[in-house]
Amino acid sequence: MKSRRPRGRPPSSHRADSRGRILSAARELFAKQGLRSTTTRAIAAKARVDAALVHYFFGTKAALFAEAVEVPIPVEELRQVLEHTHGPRGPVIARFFLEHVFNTRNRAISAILRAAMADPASAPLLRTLLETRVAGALEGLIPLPPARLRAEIIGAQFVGLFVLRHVIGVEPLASASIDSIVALVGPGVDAVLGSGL
Amino acid sequence: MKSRRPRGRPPSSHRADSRGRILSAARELFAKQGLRSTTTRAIAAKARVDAALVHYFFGTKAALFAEAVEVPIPVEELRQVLEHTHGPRGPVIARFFLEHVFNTRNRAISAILRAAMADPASAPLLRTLLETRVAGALEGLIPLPPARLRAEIIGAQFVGLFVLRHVIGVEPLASASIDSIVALVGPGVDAVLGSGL
DNA sequence: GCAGTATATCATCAGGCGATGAATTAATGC
DNA sequence: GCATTAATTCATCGCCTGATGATATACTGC
Repeated sequence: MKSRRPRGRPPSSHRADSRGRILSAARELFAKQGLRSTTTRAIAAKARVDAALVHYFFGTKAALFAEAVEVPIPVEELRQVLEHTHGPRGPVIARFFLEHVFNTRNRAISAILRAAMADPASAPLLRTLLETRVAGALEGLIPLPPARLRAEIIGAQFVGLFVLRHVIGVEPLASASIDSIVALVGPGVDAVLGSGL
Repeated sequence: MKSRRPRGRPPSSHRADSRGRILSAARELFAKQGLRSTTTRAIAAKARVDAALVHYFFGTKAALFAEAVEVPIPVEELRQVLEHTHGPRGPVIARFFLEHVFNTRNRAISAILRAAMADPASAPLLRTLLETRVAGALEGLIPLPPARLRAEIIGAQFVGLFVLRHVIGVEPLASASIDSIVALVGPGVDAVLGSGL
């Protein structure tokens, strides 16, 4: 059952892209189980690759993790959408974060979150992400002081929603549609924003 | 430097309470690092006890964890306080959860949260806690449907605040006073509650 | 066509892990 | 006072972990 491949470099007709497959497998496992609980051997197995190859390409497990978690946050889109928004901005902000940042498919967020929880050493990664990208993007939209605190409280709302929905799977929240969540949390966001509208 | 203690059972004049010290050390380390990253040897070292004693008292690491995390949520207090409340309930609810449930000293919450994030097997523990205790307590206070969903969104807000404040340490949120957070998040809670007041 | 480099498997190492069993000493019951 | 039980240290086991070095094969440049 072990269908071993021959020893040396395989002929290029195979087009293995082992590096990419390792990275992809690492993203998925880091997102599911966090940094500590994910072994390099498990990553290699999922990528159908020899365990030594992981270290050959990435050196250490920590370096692989660092490369696996890249969080793209399209803050420019949010700014543009909000320019054309009349009326309450809470629902628009909520929909943006639920759809584009804290969604199920965002494995990097999940991986960073899990790693930061289990391993204090990787907490700064998430802290920086939240402070500079998430709260930074929101802060500019808030006229009423304390803007930064308001931004972080709203960010906390989305982090909490992500944890309950995609990490823990609290029902019925996990199965609820984005529309229904936006409808309920939108006014809450507006209230924390504090502005008249 | 290793000041070894003699081999057998120590005279009772010492009153060591090793079992209690192990449990206390386990709570602290589980809360700081989660289940997987905390070793039984580290627990034993913190409790200044031989490593084998951990298994002597608790059998397995999992059993020790189960006994270490007991989350008391005084939901009755909340109900009583709210009976004497006139005006917006959001700030009252916010203060209650920030002070009595999701506070720094609540090591059990931290431990369960960290474990649930890093180890999918222990997620049900947190899910049950949130579904039955937190959301259950809030649901009864919400007249407007969907009550359960509103309750869980509010619960997510507090979980998120706990994560950002006490796990990741996002500033200035982590250093902010409970009063200032209550003032900002209270109206948001009211908005998600949905009632007129 | 040969030297050098890139990609791959395999064997293995040292360290840490949870857990167990034996030995030892103190307290307790009868 | 003797047998049993409780509490403790010590030595160790088997397993898994991240990581390394040796080896083998294929591509690339000159």
